[in-house]
Amino acid sequence: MKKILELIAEEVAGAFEKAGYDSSCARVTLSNRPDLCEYQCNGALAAAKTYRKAPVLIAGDCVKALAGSRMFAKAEAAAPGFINLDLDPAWLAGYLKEMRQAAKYGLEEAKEPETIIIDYGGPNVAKPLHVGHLRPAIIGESIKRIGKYMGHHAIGDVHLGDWGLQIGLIITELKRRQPNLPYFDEHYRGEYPKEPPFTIGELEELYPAASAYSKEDPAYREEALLATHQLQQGNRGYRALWQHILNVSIPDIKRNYDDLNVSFELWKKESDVDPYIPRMVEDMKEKGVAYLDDGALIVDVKEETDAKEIPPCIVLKSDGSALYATTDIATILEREKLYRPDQIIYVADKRQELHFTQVFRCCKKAGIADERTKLRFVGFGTMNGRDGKPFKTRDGGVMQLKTMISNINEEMYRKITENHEVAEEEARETARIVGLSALKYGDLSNQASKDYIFDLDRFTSFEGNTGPYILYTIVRIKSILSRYGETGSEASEELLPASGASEKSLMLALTQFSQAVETAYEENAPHKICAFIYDLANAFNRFYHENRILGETDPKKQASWIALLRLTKGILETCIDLLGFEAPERM
RNA sequence: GUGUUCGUAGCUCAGCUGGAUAGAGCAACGGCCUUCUAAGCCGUGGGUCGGGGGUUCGAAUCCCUCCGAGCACGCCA
Repeated sequence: MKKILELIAEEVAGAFEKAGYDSSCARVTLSNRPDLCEYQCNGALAAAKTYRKAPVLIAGDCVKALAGSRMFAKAEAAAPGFINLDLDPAWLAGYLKEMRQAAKYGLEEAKEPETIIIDYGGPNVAKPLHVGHLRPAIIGESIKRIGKYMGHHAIGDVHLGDWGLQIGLIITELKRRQPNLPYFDEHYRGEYPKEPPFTIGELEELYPAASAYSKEDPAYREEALLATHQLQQGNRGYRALWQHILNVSIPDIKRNYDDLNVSFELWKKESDVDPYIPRMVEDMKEKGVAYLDDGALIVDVKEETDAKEIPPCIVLKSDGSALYATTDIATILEREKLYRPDQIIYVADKRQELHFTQVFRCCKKAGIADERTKLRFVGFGTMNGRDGKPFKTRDGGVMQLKTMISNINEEMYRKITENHEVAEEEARETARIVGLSALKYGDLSNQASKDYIFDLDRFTSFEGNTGPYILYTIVRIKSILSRYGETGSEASEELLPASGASEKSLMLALTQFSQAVETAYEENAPHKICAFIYDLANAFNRFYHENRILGETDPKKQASWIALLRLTKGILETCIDLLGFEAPERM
C-alpha cells in the first residue's frame, strides 16, 4: 500500500492543481512544529517566485481547495506561506486498519527483486574473533535483513581469510614444535590422520606465538613466507594441515557469530578464488588494461573527475605473487560467474575506501564486473573507548569478542538480579537477550560511517535511547496482551478513531513504518530504523501512561486499544528483527 | 603536502536533497507508584550548530575561506 506521505502529497497536489498551480510544488513532510500541526507543506513558499504572488495567498488558495477533503481534520495557511495539516482521526484509523491487514504492514516490496551479495565478515581462520569484527557483523547483518525484508535476494558472505601469511606462520610454528608430524615429511605418501594435531585452544595460541617470533626473527619470517607459498603451490602436507585448520576453526567462528545472532548464507574463503587468478591476470594483460610498472602488474584506475589522482591498482607484486586486491578482484569475478548479482555491498572499515575504489574501477575497466552490477562500499567508523581512542583492553591489547559479550552479559545479569527476584536460568537467558540488544542498538543507533564511543555502562543502562528501553516497551505490551487474553474478553478488536492526543500520536508514529524501512534500505542506514522505533516506543509509553488499558470499561474502546497494541508490538518486533535482536517475554 | 571525513548542550548523539522557536538521551534539579513492569511518565535549567564570508525571502543544512581533529595516500590487509 502507499505510504501515508504519498497519499497526503497526492491529496495536496490535487488541491494545488485545482487552485491553478503546478502540482509539483506539493511536497509534504512531517511537521517540524508538532505543536502547530502534524504534517506541513512548504510548496507555496517555493511557488511564490514562479507565480509572482505572495506565498500566503497561494497557501490560502490551496487550503480552500482542500475544503472537502476527508483526509484532514485541519488544513490552514500560516504565515509566511506554510500549509499546516492535521489528519482526520477516522481517516487515520482507516489507514491503520489497512496496515493491520496488509502483509508486512503495508510495506511495498521491491518491484524488481535484486540479488544482493553482502560481504560483511572477513575474519581470518585460526584467529579468535575480536571486537574489530563486531561492527561489520552487526551492521552487515542488519543491512542484509533489511534487504530481505524489502523483497530482495540478499546473500551474506563471510569471506574468510584463509590464504595468507597467517597460515604459513601456523605451519611454521607447528613444525618447530612437532617436527615429526607426517605433514612435514616430504617423502610421506600415506593418508594423513583424520584427527587434527591441535585443538581450537591450541590453534588460537599458535598464531600469536608465531606472529611474535616472525617479528623478532627474519629467518623465521622467511620460513613462514615460504610455507605460505608452498601451501598455495599445493604442498600435500601443508594442504592437509590447512584443511585441519579450517575444520577446527570454522565451527568456532560460526559459534562466535551465532552468539551475535549473525549468520551467513555463504562461507566462502579467499582460497576459493585462487584458481581464477592466473587466467584472470592473463586476461587483463591481453586486454591491455594491466601492464608492468616497476616490476609490478598494475591497472590504471584514475579518472578525469578525480579531485586527487587515484593510484593504480596493483594486481600482482613485482615478485609475481598475489595480494589483497588480487583476491578481492577474483572474488568479484567468481560472484559474477556464480550469482550474477545486481549489487555487491562491502561493509568494511572506512579506511579501506580507497582500496575498494581501486578494486571496483579495476573490475569495471577489465570487464570483470558487469556494467550494471552496482559495487558499493559501506564504510564504518572506528569503535573507540571512552577516551575517544580506539577501543583497547586495559593492557592495550585487542579484546576478544567472547570476552566482550560475556562482560556485557555479566553486567546485565547483575542488574537484572539486583532489582528482581528471578530464577537463575531465566536471569541468564534474559541477560543474554537484553545484553545483545544493548550491544547492537548501541552500535546501530549511530550512523555507521561515524566513529563511535563504546561505553559499556551507557549501553547496558536501562534508560534513554537504548536497546533495553525498546525491549522494555515490547515486554510491557506483551504483559498487557497476555493478561488481556486471560480475562477472555472477546471483542472484535475494531480499530476506532483516536480519542486522545497520545493515542493519535501513537497512531501517527505507527504509520511511519514503511517509510523508515525504505529509507533505511535505500541509504544502507539501520540507524534510521533505530530512530523510528525510539519515537514509536516513546509514543507508546506516553499512551500507556495516560490510558489504563485493562481497566477500560468500554469494551469497544478497550478492544480498539488492544488492536493498537498488537500493531505496535508487531512493528516493534519486526524492526528489532531487522536490527538483528529479539525481545524476551519478561525482563 | 594532496585528498577525504568530521566539528551541534558539560558528556553521547540525531537533524543536513534549505523552511516556523535546532531535538533526544545521559548528567543536574523538581514532580508522579494501594491501579496494566517506575528499566516508565511529566517538568526545569543548559546551545554564537568551530570562526568568518557568500548564495537565498529564509542556512545547522548549499558554496568559499580559515581554525581544529581523525583517516587515507603503488607492491601490508
